Amino acid sequence: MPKLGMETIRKKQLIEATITSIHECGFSDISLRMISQKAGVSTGIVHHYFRDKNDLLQATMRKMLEDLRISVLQHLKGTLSPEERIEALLSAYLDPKLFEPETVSAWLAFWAHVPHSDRLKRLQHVYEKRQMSTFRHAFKSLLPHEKAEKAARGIVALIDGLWIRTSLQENVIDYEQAHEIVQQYYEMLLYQNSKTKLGRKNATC
Amino acid sequence: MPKLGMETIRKKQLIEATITSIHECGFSDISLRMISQKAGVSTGIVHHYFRDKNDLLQATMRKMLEDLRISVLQHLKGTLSPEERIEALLSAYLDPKLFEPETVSAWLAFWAHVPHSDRLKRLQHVYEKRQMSTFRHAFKSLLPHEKAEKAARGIVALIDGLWIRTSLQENVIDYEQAHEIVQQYYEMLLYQNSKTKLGRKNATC
Amino acid sequence: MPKLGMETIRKKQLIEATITSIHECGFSDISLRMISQKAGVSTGIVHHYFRDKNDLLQATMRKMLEDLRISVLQHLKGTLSPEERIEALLSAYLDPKLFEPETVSAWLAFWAHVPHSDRLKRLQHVYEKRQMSTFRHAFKSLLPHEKAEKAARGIVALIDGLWIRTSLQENVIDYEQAHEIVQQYYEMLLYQNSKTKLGRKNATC
Amino acid sequence: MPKLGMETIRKKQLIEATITSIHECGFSDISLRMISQKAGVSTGIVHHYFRDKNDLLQATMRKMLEDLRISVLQHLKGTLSPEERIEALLSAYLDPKLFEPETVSAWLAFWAHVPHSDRLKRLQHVYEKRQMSTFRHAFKSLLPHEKAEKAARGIVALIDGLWIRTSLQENVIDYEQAHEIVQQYYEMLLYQNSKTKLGRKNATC
DNA sequence: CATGAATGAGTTTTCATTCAT
DNA sequence: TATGAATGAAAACTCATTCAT
Repeated sequence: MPKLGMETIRKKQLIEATITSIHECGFSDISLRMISQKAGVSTGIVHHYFRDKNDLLQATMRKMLEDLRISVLQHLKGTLSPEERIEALLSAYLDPKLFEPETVSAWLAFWAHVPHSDRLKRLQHVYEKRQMSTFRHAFKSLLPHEKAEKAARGIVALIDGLWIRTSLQENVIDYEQAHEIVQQYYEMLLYQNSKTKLGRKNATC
Repeated sequence: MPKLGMETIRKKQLIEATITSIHECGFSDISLRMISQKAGVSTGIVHHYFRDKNDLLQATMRKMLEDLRISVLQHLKGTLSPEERIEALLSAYLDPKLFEPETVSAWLAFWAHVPHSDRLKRLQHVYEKRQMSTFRHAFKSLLPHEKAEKAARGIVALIDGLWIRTSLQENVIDYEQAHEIVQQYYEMLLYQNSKTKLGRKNATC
Repeated sequence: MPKLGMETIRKKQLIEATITSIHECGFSDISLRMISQKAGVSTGIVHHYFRDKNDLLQATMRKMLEDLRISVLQHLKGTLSPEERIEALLSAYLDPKLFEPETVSAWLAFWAHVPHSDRLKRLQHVYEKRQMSTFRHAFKSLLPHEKAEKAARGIVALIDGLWIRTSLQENVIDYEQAHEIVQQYYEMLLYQNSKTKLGRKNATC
Repeated sequence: MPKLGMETIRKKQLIEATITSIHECGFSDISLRMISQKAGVSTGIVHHYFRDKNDLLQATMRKMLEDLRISVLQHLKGTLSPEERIEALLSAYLDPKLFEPETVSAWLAFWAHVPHSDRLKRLQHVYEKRQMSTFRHAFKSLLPHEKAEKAARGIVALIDGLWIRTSLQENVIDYEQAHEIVQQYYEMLLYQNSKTKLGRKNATC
C-alpha cells in the first residue's frame, strides 16, 4: 500500500507554492515547473493531484477565500450586538495577516483573473455575496435600509482599496493607518445617522 | 491638424488592441499574435514600433495613465476654491468612461502586474504620488494636516475599491451609487471636522 | 473446473480491457492508466503480470489469434471431404462474432501495428501461414495446384477486405451479405474449374 | 515581403514526411519532432501551417485519398463502355505505385484510425461512397441490379484485402498475382451472369 | 498481491523574436 | 514600412515505469 493521506499534504504544499510563486513572479509568469520546484516535488506530480494548471489556480483561490471565511467566522464568534459584529468584521478584514504583501499580491492577481474564468467568477461571486450580506445585515440594525446597503458597499470597497495600495506601494503601507481610516468611516456612518435621526425627532416636535 | 505619421497611427492601434485584448483574455493570456490580429496588422510590425512585448505593455499603461491625467486636468480647469477642486477631482475619477468594464479590466490587470515590473512600478508610483498630492493639497485647506492625509488616502482607496467591484461583478455596478458613496464620504469628512471644531468651541465657553 | 489463480484472472481482465480500449480509443491513444481503470485494477498491477506495455499488447494479439485458431478448429471438427472443410473454414472466418466492431477494430489496429513490431510480425506470420495452408490444402483437392494457391490467396484477401469495411462503415455491414459474397466467390472458383475441365473434355472429344 | 508560396511547399513537405514517418514507425509512434526533422524544418513550423497534429494527419489522409481519386480519374479518361471502365478502375486500384509498402502502410494506419476520428470517418465515407458508386454504376450495365451491388462490394473488398496482405507479408507480395486474382474474380462475375442468363433463356423455352 | 504516489523523459503546443523579402 | 516565414526555447501535459508500503 502506498503512503496514505499524501493527497491532502501535497495539495496544500502545491497551493502554498502557488501563492508564493504568484507573489514572486506575478500571475502571468508562473510556470508549473517553478511551482513544483518550490514545493520540492516533480512536475508530474501536479497533474497527479490537479486536473491541469487552471485547476490548481482555482484550488488556490478557493483556499484563500476559505481561509478568509474561516478567519471571519472566528472573529464573529461570540458577538451579539450589531456593533460588536461590525467591529469583529472590521478586525477580520483588517487583520495584519491579510495585509502581508504576499497575500495581497495573490488576491490582486486573482481579482485581475476573475473576469476571464467562469469558475473563478462563480467562486468570487459566492464569497462576495456572503461578505456583503454579513455587512448589510449588521448595518440594517443600525441604519435605515437604503443607508445600510450603501454603507456596506462603501466599507467593503474601502477595505479593498486599502488592500490594493498595500500591493502597489513600495514602502509597505501602515496597516494601522488603514485600520484608522476604516474605523473613522464606520463611525462617521453611524454618527451621521444619529444626527439625522435627532434632527428628525426635533422636526417632529 | 498635422497629418499623423505612420508611427503615431500604428502605436495607437497597437495600444488600443492591447487594452481590448487584456479585457478579453486577461493579462496572462494575451499574445502578440492576438494583439496584432486585433490591430489588423502583421505580427512582425510590433517590433518595428516597440522594442519588445514589455515595451508595448508599458506604453499601454503609460497611455492609460496619461489619459487619466489629462482627464483630471480638464476637470480641474477653472477651479479656484478647494471645495471646487475636490468636487472636480471626484468627477474626474468617477467619470463613467473610467467605469467601463474594458478600462477597469485593463487597470486591474496592470495593478496586478505592477509589483513584478520595475518600469510599471515607477510609472504607477509617479501617478499615485501626483494623485495623492492633488487630493492632499486640496484637503489641507479644509482639514487639519493629519486629517487631510488620512482623508486623501481614504478617498483614493474608496475610489479604487469601487472600481474593482465593477470588474468583479457580473451585473455592472451602479456607477451612480458609487458616486453617491464617495460623495457621502467626502461630505462626512468635512462635516465631522466642522462639528469637532464647533464642539471644541462650545467646550471652551 | 480448477480454481483459477489470480494470474489467470488478472491477465484475462487486462487483455479484455485492452481490446475494449483499442476499440474505443484506437491503438495510438490507449494508456495503461485507461486499461487498468477499465479492468478495475490499479496502474501498478499491469507490471505484475506483464513485463511492460508491449508485452501486454503482444499477449492481447496472441489471445485474439488463439481464439480465432480455436474457433476454426471447432468448425473443422468432424469434417472429412475438402468441400466440407472449406465450408467449415468459411463459417469460421465469417462467424458473426468475428464481425463485431469491437473485434474488427482490434484486428485492424494490430494489422496496422504489425509492420513495426518484430514480435507481432512473427505472430501474424505464423497465423497467416497456418490459415493459408489450411485453405490451400483444401483447395488442392478441388483445383489444380496453381489455381489452388490463387484461390486461397483470393479468398483470404476477400475475407479480410470484408472485415475492414465493417470497421470503416458507419452503418454496420450486412454480414449476411459478406457471407454471400464469399460463398459466391467460392462457388465460382469451383464452377469455373469444372467448366474448364468440362470444356477441355469436350475439346478432346 | 516574405517568400511567397511557401505554404504549398511546406504543407507538401510535411505531409510527405508524415507518410514516410508512419511507414517507418507506425501511426502510434510518430512525433511531430520526427516529422519535422524528416521534413528538414523546425518543430514550430508544423503549427504554422497546421492547427495541430490531428490537422496534419487529416491533411495527410486527404492527400492520399485525393491522389487516389485523381489517379482513378486519369485511368477512366476516355473510357466509354462499361467493360472499359471496369478494366480502367482495376488498373487504377491495382497500380503498382499503390502497392508500394510505404503507401500501403500509411493506408492501413489510417484505416485503423478512422473509427476514432469523426473527420477521418467523414473523409473516408465520402471517398468510399464515390468508389462504390463508380463500380456499381459500371456493373449495372453488365449485371442485374442486385448482382451489381454485390459485385461492387466484392471487388473493392478483394482489392483492400490484397492491399493488406502487402503490408503484412515479409516478402513483398507479387502484385502481378494480385492483379490476376482480381481479374479472374471480375471475369467470373461476368461469366457467371451470362451463364445464368443463358440458363434462364433455356428455362423459358 | 495490490496500491497509487512519484518520477522524469518525452510529447504537443505556444510564443516572442528574428529576418529575408 | 510591412509581411509572414521560420526558429528555438519554454510551456503544459502525458505516460510508462518504479517503488515504498
